[in-house]
Amino acid sequence: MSKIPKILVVDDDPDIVEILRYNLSLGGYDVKSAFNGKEAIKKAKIFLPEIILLDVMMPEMDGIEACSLIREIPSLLNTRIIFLSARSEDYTQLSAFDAGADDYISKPVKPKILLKKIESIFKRINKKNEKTTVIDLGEIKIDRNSYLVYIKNQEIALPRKEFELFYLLASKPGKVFTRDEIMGKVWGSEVVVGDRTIDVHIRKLREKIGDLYFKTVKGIGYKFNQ
Amino acid sequence: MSKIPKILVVDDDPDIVEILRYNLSLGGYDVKSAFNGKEAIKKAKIFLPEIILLDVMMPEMDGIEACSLIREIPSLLNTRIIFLSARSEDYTQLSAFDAGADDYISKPVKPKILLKKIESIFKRINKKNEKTTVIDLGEIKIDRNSYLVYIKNQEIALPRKEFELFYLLASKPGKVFTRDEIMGKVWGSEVVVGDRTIDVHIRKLREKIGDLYFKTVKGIGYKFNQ
DNA sequence: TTACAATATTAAGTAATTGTTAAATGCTGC
DNA sequence: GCAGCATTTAACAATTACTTAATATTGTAA
Repeated sequence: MSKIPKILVVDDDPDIVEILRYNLSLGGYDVKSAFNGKEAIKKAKIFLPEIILLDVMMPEMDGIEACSLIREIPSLLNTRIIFLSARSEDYTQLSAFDAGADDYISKPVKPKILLKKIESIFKRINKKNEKTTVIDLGEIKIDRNSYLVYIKNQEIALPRKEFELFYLLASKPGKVFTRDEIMGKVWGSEVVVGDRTIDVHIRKLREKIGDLYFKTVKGIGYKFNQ
Repeated sequence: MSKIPKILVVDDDPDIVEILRYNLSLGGYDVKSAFNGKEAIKKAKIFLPEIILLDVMMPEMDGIEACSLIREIPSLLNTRIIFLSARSEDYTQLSAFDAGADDYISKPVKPKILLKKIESIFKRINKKNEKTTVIDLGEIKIDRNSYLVYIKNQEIALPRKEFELFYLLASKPGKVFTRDEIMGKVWGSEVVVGDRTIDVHIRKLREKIGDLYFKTVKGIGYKFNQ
């Protein structure tokens, strides 16, 4: 869920590839590159990137054609394709969208704008997995919209980590969440924090929400009980 | 709500601009004109027209691109864009709608048809807008038409960005808007500004509107509370 | 029951985010 | 081109969140 996002950069101009690769790497992405449409398709199948940056004008197989072909590959169904074009004034855009492009950036590409666009696309991708914004357990309500928790109609504001932890546990009352699960879902797999961190957050929740709601299952993890 | 409806006409051909201007003026509209995309954007920002008639084929910046850029401008969120094209048979329509066009008229434009179309669009606008242009929260009213805010019947004028930010937050009281959301909706996805910009605007709002209305949710964003 | 590993509890340290200014920059209308 | 306002930046302060470390306590298997 929170592995390093992968991006495939495709352009016949090595300089542009290098610039893009450099900036995206700085942004923390896993970047690979290709120099023409054919190579792009080959690499994309193996690399399975979340995003492909595709130059429109390329020798041999141009971006439009490559895009159409990529769109046919089932394993790349969720891959977003962003076109790069030197000329924003031409009509490439229309055939680009016809071919299945998701977005469009005109050259020269400004690093900041590029990173912002990429970032917002990843946010959109990740957001799709979250749909429930309110957990309603009668006496207790947890509202992601307002980041507020209500206990017997009393409003309580929680800091981020506490909120996420509470939200996770309360999403399945009675289920025991292992420490690993909690770590992965609340902190993410890249973050490394000490063992006692979870305990401390549980303690805060017990303080603020109520002691008896949170049950320790020694050797395993924690669960939330109504 | 019964001011004179404003229309911006954009075409590189002065004759066409003149014909359109003449007919629309007869129809009782407040008409201004521009001769290319850049000029159009500049004038649109100031004039704040309800409708923009935009030629697809223009030198320098074409209609499609201009349309995309206009769509990023928050103050023109409710502006309808109608494309004019000499060739109804080509694929321009597709990219036009992708770029955010609302309607499409093919040249040569017949005055009667044009006026009818415009009229029907204004009817649609008036139905929708009467609800969305003014946020009324009792003590606080926010009027997008005049860019004015009323706090306990006291009138306060806000600069654009502050207004847009306030309008956004107040559109859903209690909802936390993330910094990203705010960035995207108030500044647009192509603009890159520093981290502290939002804070500074929030500060101004707290100063002018009242401290307690704006709540920080650390690590997430801001929300407006009545 | 005891031993010991897992968890609880603090307080204090560290990191991250936001607040506040003032100054710089950008824009617009004259 | 300049005056005046709007917007952004930058530097630093303040605040809050988060983590750790040290120590105490608890549950459980032998």
